[in-house]
Amino acid sequence: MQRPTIRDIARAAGVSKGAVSYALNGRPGVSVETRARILSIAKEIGWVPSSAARALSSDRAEAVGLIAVRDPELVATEPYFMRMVAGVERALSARGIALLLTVVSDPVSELDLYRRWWGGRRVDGMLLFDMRVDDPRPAWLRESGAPAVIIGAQRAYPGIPCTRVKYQDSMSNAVRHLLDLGHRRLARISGPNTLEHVARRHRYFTEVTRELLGADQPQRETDYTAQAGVRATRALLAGPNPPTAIIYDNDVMAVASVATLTSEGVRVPAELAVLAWDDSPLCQLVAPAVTAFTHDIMGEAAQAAELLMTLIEAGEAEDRWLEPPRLTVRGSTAGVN
Amino acid sequence: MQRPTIRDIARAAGVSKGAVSYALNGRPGVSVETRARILSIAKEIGWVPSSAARALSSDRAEAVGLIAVRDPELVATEPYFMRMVAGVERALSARGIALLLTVVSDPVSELDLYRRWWGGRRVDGMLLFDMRVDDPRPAWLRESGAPAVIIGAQRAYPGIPCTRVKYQDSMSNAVRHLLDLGHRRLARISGPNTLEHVARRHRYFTEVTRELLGADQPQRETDYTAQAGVRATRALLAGPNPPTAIIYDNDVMAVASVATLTSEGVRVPAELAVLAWDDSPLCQLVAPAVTAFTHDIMGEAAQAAELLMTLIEAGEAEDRWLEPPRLTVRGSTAGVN
DNA sequence: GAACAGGTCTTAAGCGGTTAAGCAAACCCG
DNA sequence: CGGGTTTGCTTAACCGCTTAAGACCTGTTC
Repeated sequence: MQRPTIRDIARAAGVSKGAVSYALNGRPGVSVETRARILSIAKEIGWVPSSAARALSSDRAEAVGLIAVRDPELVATEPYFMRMVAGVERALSARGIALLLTVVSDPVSELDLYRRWWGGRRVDGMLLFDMRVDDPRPAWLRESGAPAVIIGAQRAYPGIPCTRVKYQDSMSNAVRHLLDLGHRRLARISGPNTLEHVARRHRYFTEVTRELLGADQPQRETDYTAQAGVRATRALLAGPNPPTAIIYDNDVMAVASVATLTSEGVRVPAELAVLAWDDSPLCQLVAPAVTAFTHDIMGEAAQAAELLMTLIEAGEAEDRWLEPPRLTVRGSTAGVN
Repeated sequence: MQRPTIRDIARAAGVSKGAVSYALNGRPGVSVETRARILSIAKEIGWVPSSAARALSSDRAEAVGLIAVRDPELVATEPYFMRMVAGVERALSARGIALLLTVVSDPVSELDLYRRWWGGRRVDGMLLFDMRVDDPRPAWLRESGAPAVIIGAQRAYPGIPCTRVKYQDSMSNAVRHLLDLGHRRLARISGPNTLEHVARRHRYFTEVTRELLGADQPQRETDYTAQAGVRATRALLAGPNPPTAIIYDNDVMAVASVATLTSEGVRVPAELAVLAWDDSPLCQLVAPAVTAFTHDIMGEAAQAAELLMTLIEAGEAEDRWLEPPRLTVRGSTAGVN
């Protein structure tokens, strides 16, 4: 039989559709024997609930959405995104919730997609990440009433639960680590400052270096790609007062720079120390391996997904604080003797 | 108004639900003026079709499924998968089709998930990749009647359209390239031989090297991870008659090996030439950059997605042949003089 | 023995669309 | 001008499931 329905089960068991529904959903209203009979018939004929019908009658899509606004090529290279997805998956699949995932190139189609997904009842809620400065999404979410959770938020968003991280101490640790190694001219190569977390790190870097070094250290903005990272590195090294240590905003730029520079004869870390914000296996792919901020991306994403499910079910959820990233020291910032 | 329905539109326009449906779907049966009025009202109140209701009444989910059976950590590092997803996305989003994506760890839950997605009418069809030797999926697909397309198939699967690639010539080119450079002791480090394409490459490598070198060259099987690749490399180099050139089955293992070996003083390509099967930005992250087989993964995945949509709409589709991967020569196999 | 309570099942409406069938008015034509 | 066709709409059933309300039976209670 092709795609059996509860109607088929009802007929086979000699009961009504309603009774079948009660039995299959573990609700009271049917006797133990009838329930057992219905369940065994359902299993036998390979019945699977129609998600469309369920969604329609119970107004639950049993799915959540995740949209990435990034260049597909970057998404492919940067391990961060896929690990996040894997973490989300882990939490969702445990409860049989599906994930709608899309990579779009611009924020306009992003919001449009959220609108279609939510309006079309395709999802019960959304996971957001990479919050931007003046992000239009929180306002839309509040207006539409769509449940959403922000992954790794830098600040509170009223009405939108978040998993929150604070980068202040991490940045301070990174700078101190480099100062301890004797570096006095630092620099930072960042992602787009339109991203909230990038903007925050910019501020923290400024504050910490001012406090500890008494002078502003250069920061260069990029689009997070390997090429841009290498270009920015070259520019910094070619300028006056070249830095002896650079903090990169992601693993891709740091690794690419190490690979390029070492092949050109620049000695890392002797001539240039390198530190990356996101840790991943990439960091250990080059020699010397790159010192990086490690955090459990999968675990954090899974937490956010759980928060979202709580929000959807209970109607409310509390912000959850995450451990700040910890510095994993490797060869790229080894002691210079 | 929260999530308006066609009923709201009908009321506002003073017509029946049916008329609204005809108007919104561009079907005949309503006058030009009425249609315009309905459309403008729909736009004004921000109506979005309920995918659940559509799915239920028209038996179309407007979504397709893609399942990866891989260790999440590997999925995160290997660019291949994300590029494939991005390509699929590109084709699907152009037609407003959603993608259900999941990463599972074992083949059993994979098949189970296909069953739930298809039985639950969550998807209109599925995209398969990484076909295994004795894969249970084709049989299930034929039995269930679920439309599916295989991405990058090595052989024909009766009843299941594929995008097909032939690796024979590519393998031959790779080996000839290495022979031209003077190498006489080759080796191959592969992914799991349970994968159909890995098994094929194994055979081709055997055939080609037998023909051109007159002797079997060693092949080591791994799980595709960086660590396993490095381990296999070490084992080969430590053995008797160590190879002077190694063909790796993916970019991750090749890049990791180059990085590790060069940091240990092994000169690439002078002492060991390295060639990777999948090309990606990773290959250019290390020095020397890794020679690799380039193919347009995104484009091919997009083609497969289009094939699937044709299959779903027309009920049939023809296999499509892909360009075989082309060798992009880089530093890791530069001329040894 | 009538009133009541519980347990078990049926009935039927409803979720938001699609679509076949029906129908009234306007149009066409010899 | 009466018949048939076309146009433009309505009606109502249906997709597969959920669920409130009701029906029926058995057993308990006073």
